[in-house]
Amino acid sequence: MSIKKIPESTISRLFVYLRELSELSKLNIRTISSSELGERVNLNDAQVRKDLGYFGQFGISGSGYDINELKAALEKILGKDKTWNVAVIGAGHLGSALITYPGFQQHGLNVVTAFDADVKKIGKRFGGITIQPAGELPKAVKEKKIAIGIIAVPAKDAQEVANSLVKSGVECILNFAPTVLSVPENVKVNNVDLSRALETFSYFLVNPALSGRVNKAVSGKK
Amino acid sequence: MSIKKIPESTISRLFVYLRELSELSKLNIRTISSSELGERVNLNDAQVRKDLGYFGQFGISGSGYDINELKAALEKILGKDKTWNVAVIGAGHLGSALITYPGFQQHGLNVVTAFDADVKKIGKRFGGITIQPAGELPKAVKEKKIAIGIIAVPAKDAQEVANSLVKSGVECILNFAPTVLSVPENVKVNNVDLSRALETFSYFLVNPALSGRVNKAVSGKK
DNA sequence: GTATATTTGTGAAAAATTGCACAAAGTCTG
DNA sequence: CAGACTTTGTGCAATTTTTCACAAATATAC
Ligand SMILES: NC(=O)c1ccc[n+]([C@@H]2O[C@H](COP(=O)([O-])OP(=O)(O)OC[C@H]3O[C@@H](n4cnc5c(N)ncnc54)[C@H](O)[C@@H]3O)[C@@H](O)[C@H]2O)c1
Ligand SMILES: NC(=O)c1ccc[n+]([C@@H]2O[C@H](COP(=O)([O-])OP(=O)(O)OC[C@H]3O[C@@H](n4cnc5c(N)ncnc54)[C@H](O)[C@@H]3O)[C@@H](O)[C@H]2O)c1
Repeated sequence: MSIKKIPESTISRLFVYLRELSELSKLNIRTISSSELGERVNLNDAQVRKDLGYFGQFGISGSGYDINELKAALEKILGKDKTWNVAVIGAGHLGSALITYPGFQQHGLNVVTAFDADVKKIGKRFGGITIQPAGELPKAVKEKKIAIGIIAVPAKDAQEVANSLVKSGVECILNFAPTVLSVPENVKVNNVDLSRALETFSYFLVNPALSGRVNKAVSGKK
Repeated sequence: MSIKKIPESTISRLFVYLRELSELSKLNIRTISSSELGERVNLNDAQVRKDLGYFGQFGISGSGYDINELKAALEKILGKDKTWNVAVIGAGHLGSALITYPGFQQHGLNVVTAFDADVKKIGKRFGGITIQPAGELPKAVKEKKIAIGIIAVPAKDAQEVANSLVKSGVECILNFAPTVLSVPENVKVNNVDLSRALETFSYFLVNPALSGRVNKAVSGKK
């Protein structure tokens, strides 16, 4: 392992490899080559090897990677041997889906509290989690050792929530609100911009670079 | 406008600029410079100018960009003057949040149908949309001119749903299932990988490159 | 055991993206 | 209206990311 800078996109792909390796492991397959793995996740074989190469040597020339070994190595690298506590702020449509999603727990991410500003929501329960008043956040972050905050409030309230999280000491924020948050540089923000992910299609539909007949725009709007 | 290839990241940023311009327009601000706009969205000023430069010249030396003019130009470029019909497949926790989200409509993306394989879900209504049986999808895509499909089913069922969408002629798929989909190359898939977005934090928490006190891992798991 | 096949790990090349820096264009001040 | 600022648009440089390509290592066939 060197001091070279590791691209964030590499980290992101390691999770994809890991997921694939878990599937393969369940199927009792023992080894896989970088090209087979790459094919399964739509990536170049060299990309797979280079990504792994940032962290060491895991393969065997001529036969590839031992799936269980590589899986274990990636779990270690990615911190899967630890668990982290997560808070959801905003228990609306999206927030409540996130609170009850069992998949996060399987990955060592435990949603342990949720907050809302609306008195009608406070006290409600979603899958074992009771919604608390937003004002309780700073105290809860400390008491429950929250490492990650998920912002699922309307855009206009998102910065305020981010400030509160930062002030309480949370350094990882997953933001679902369609707005750009300002945070100190020690804080890591991941934006999940659903509208943008969907809107992007409208550009591709209007500029059909390649491809054939697509359903046409329904109207000229406005 | 040249024949130069436009980075997909540019398209993505244009939506961010547009969102910011809409806010500014509401505040009755008239003009903005690339550096001010860049600052608001955490980007370099040259980046802003270069992104816009792919599509033409919109600014005035010495004073910047007319907000309403640039907004209108971006809306045109991004296809915001059109509307598109969207189908949601999988009306579970996430799917139902997406079906009822009013923000998509504001961007010209109308969720007009939703499907589920579970008989208990069929016939249920979410904000004006009645859940239909999954088998109806091909017919509905044609009849309702669906241009975009949103996959919100469990990972194991996602490929099958993708196949069905593709076969019915849908060329844009937003995929929420944590799996890599195989589709023909004329089909555009955007993956929203929430688990990955959240899991990424665990790597950063384990490898605190910079920064100070973070809440520690809660346990050593497993 | 030798020859042939695979497949890794990694420099080096290629491609893509971002940032610099500056001429040209436009604004503002007095 | 002259001179001082401001800000755009863009070639070019720097950086980052991806891909190629090949020596070295291991496996397989006979
Ligand atoms: N639901 C979707 O499918 C969807 C899609 C794209 C983007 N989003 C974005 O995700 C965010 C949440 O969406 P949603 O549909 O769940 O909205 P929602 O209106 O259903 O829920 C938002 C919740 O946040 C709470 N809230 C408001 N201010 C708060 C504060 N300061 N502290 C704590 N709680 C507060 C509200 O009381 C409400 O319960 C929004 O920013 C939205 O734009 C949602
Ligand atoms: N809910 C979350 O917060 C969350 C977070 C991360 C990822 N995801 C992913 O998003 C997807 C949906 O999650 P969810 O929580 O809404 O799941 P869910 O179980 O609540 O809903 C899934 C729905 O899909 C339906 N379905 C199954 N097979 C189908 C088919 N072939 N055709 C049509 N419908 C079908 C099921 O009947 C169910 O109603 C999953 O892949 C999940 O891993 C969800």
